Amino acid sequence: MTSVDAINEARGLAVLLHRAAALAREDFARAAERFGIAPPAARVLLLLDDPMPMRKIADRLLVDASYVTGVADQLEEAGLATRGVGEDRRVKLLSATESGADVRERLAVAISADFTALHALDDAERAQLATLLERLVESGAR
Amino acid sequence: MTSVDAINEARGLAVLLHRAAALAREDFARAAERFGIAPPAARVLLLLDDPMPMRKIADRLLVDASYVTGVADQLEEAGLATRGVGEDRRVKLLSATESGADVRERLAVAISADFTALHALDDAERAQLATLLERLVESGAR
DNA sequence: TATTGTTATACTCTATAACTATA
DNA sequence: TATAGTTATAGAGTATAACAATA
Repeated sequence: MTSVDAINEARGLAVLLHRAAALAREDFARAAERFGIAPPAARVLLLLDDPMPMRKIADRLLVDASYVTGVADQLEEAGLATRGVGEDRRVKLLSATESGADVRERLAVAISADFTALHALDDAERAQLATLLERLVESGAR
Repeated sequence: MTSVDAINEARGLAVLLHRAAALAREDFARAAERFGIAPPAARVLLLLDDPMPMRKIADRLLVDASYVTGVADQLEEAGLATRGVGEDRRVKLLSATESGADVRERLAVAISADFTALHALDDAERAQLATLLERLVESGAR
């Protein structure tokens, strides 16, 4: 492979990765919109199988803690989550309300139904894709 | 596969896709920064092997035309590109300057050198990944 | 009338810095 | 002193709407 080929392959893979991720984002946003919530709020809500400290939410989503504050506000305003206090009184636990838990479950179903990758590839291919992406992500995290 | 499994697989693939794309974006941004240009400007510059109408740039990058105006301004201010007029006098052709062409080539090399995916996977795996992503993207574009 | 490009504006996502309360 | 969360603010990336020039 000449260096020009390597450059073109890198460019091609980067573009494909970007497009595939954009499609997944669009699928996600469309599903979230059907429940009247913004994508970031949907991402947080999907984490709330159990009450979770704000700090942990930030770590899980790889975002800054200050950002989670605003998203949690939205979820509270929408009546989908509430903040409680932990034994360590600095910690706030965000939990899904009854209605939030309901939306969370229906949202999860809607997303997997809409998710293009699940329809375009068969079982073996999806597994292969997952394996390759894992390698990429792990190597990127060093 | 139960529906719960399907949901979890979709979630897992979406997360992986997002993480892999984020890594590629970071690689790209880091390389662009070394040349003192913002990622969107770098994306446009990489297109300018030949003079290209603003309209076509927008179509290629899947962004709005109004957005390209601002990016082209940045490239002009940096002395990396210039606007010319086509035979159709509505059309403006953006072309790389001499210095722009130089940066474009070195940027392409830097990106492929930095691109994590090229190091984490071997030839066959990269080809496989490209194939799978193409299927995804095509099916998403309907 | 349709198309190219531009301007002004606004929105979404996200981070940084400074701060409060608690440990 | 260190950690959890919040506030205020700012910046990047991108779109929408209205518009001028040209076709």
